[in-house]
Amino acid sequence: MLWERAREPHAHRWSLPGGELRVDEDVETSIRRQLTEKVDVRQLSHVEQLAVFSAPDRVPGPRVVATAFLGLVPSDADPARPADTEWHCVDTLPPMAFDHASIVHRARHRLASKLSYTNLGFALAPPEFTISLLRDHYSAALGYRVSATNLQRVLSRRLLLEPTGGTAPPGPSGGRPAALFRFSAKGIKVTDPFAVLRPPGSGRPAGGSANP
Amino acid sequence: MLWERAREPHAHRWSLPGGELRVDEDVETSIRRQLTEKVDVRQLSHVEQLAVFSAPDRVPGPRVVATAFLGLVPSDADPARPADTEWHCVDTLPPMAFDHASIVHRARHRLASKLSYTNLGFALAPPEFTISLLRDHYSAALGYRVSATNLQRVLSRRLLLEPTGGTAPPGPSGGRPAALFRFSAKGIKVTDPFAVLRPPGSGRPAGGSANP
DNA sequence: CAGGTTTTCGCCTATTGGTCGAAAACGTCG
DNA sequence: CGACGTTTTCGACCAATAGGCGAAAACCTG
Repeated sequence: MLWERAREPHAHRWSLPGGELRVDEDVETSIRRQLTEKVDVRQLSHVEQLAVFSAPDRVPGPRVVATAFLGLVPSDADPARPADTEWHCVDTLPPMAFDHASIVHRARHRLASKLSYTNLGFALAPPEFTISLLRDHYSAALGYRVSATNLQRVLSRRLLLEPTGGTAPPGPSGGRPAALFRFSAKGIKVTDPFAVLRPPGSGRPAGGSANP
Repeated sequence: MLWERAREPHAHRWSLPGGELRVDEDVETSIRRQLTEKVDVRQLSHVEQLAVFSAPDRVPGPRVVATAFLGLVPSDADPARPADTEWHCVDTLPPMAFDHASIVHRARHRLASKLSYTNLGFALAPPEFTISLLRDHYSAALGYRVSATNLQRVLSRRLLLEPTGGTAPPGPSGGRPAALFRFSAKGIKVTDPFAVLRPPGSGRPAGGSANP
């Protein structure tokens, strides 16, 4: 979600929503306040620090240090946004102010990296969703097609994806109605990558017996 | 590596090396300068932003925002450190100043998370090393025993670990001399987690034919 | 009800990671 | 100098995961 600047510098270019940190708030409180006040985004399903951008010449005039965040909202959320804000596709960004384009690309990279190793995918979907919707989200974020078959298997093994029982109405051109799912509460919340080199004993019970 | 504070507040407690950001440098330049000037650490094998710590009461007096970094040095590096600095084990920290203990724990968590999914392990070892040394590093960072057999297989498949041909002298109690390895240049530098949901075509050529 | 569309499920294969045991290559001690 | 303990290395086996079809299921339109 971008915000069209009215004033110089970089008037009419698009920027990320943000603002100054107050002395009595930490950075996360601040970014939530900025989003609420300026672009009316309230139901953030995920918020994490992205990086600090601090090049001395990143903005004209006195140096400004920015702490960038990656924030996700469910895809069905449609906040009542002010006139000068708009949703944009990450692949087709308009002319951006300052170093904001590189911030966006960094955020996209981070999202893609984490998507398949964490259950960050949760944050992109509404409470109930179809596998196809989820596949579309993953495809968009990762930049390549993802097979629905695989996605369902991987997720149901890892995070305990559970069916709600209901079905979504089929599209205008027909097709089998898709089953609705929700993320199981039993699926542990994981925002850091799993370990592949597991602790001993966490593997299979083993077997292995060469014939003598 | 910790630094014993001489002055109040929190005199005689241990703190992370650091200092103030100058107006003409970015945060990474700054942290490298601080480490060089204050504790003489120069050969950082890996540096990455960890997080911003910004709670209004994290230090007494006016609020100070800190950008914390995770920095790694090879295990054979032994910088000529000043008298008031010392290496400490992450599991047995002395009384720490401010919120520095939580910063250390966050860093350790980050390191452990990334270790098995990236080739960050590179940064912990000297240019030539044995599998046992690597296993010890992994065990220390992860907090549980890691099998040398597994580690070698996983790494040689993923990152192309290559033998140098030489061997290290055995320990005081004998034992087979360990082969020396280096990290192959062909192993891509990876600091972000790999994708598990791979793009189509990157899997097996497929096969699969049910008999009719 | 035939044809098109989308979803879902089952089967197969390749690769990965864990465990174990044996062999190799040292040192030391009697 | 050979038996023994030690450490490393290698090979075999098993379990689980991930990818790739293809067929069946369930819906729409005409």
